[in-house]
Amino acid sequence: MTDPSLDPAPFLPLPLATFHILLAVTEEGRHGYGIIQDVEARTGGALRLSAGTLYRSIQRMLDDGLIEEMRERPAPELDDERRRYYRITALGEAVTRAEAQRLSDLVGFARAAGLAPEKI
Amino acid sequence: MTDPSLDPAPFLPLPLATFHILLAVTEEGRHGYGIIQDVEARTGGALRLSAGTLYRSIQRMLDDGLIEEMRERPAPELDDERRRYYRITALGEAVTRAEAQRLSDLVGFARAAGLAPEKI
DNA sequence: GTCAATATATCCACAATGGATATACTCGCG
DNA sequence: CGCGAGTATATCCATTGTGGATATATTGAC
Repeated sequence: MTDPSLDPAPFLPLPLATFHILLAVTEEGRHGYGIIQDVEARTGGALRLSAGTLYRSIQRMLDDGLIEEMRERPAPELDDERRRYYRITALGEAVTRAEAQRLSDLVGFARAAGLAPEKI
Repeated sequence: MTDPSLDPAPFLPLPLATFHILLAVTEEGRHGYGIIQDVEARTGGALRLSAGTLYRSIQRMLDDGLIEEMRERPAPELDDERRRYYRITALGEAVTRAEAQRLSDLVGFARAAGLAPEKI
C-alpha cells in the first residue's frame, strides 16, 4: 500500500508557496493566475503569491512530479487560451499529507507550551 | 489589552528555525546549544538546526526583540561559563501565538481538502 | 593526556521569495 | 471602435533563510 517511490520525506519541510499551490490544485484543476486568486481568497488576503514565486514554484513542482499539466480544458467554451491548467499527482498528495502532519505536530508543540489556540 | 506595539503581523510567516527557537525558550531559559538539542528531541530527530542557522537566528531575534538574554544563570553551580541564556519576550509570545494560529489554519485548509490528519 | 562532546561564531553557497519588468490577450464601457 | 483595467505567463534581480564547513576553545569521561 505504501509505495516507496512516493516517499515524501525528502520534500519536507515544504516551501510555503508549494503547500498553498498543492492545496489549490487538489480540489480541481487550476491555472496559474487562478491559483494566485484561490490562495488570496483562502487566506483572507493575508497571502498574495507574487508572479515570480508562483511560476517558479510551478516549474519546480512539475520537475519534481508534485503536479502535472492537464490536457483537458475544464471549461472549453469560455476559456482563455493562454491558460495552462495543473492538477495534483499521487506524489503531490502524499507530500501534502506529510506536510500537513508536520504542521499539525508544530501546532501541538505550541499548544503544549500554552501558546496555541484550542483544538481545531 | 491588545498592545499595538506587540503587533505580530509583520513577522509572519515566521522562519521555521525562529518558531522552533521560540518554543524552546518558552518553557525555560535556554542557551544556544541547548536549543539545538531541545529541537532535535522534540521533533524526534527530524529537525537538526545547524549552528549557522541557530546563531544567526538568535542574533536576528535579539535585534527584533523576540527573545532577550538573561543575566541570571539557571544553574550557577554546575554551569558552563561560555553559555549565553535566552528567554522569550512578550512580543515573542504574541508572535508565536499568531504563527501557531496561521499554522492551525493551514492544517484546517488541508483537512477541508481531505489531506490532513484528524483533529489533534 | 587524549578525545568526544560542548559551545559560540563566522563564512560561503544555494534555495525560496517578493517585487519589478516584459509581453500580450480579454473584456467592459463609453 | 478605442481605451484601460484586469487577466495571464514568464524572467530578472536583490534579499532572506538555511545547511554545511570552518574556526576556536572549553569541559568531561576514560
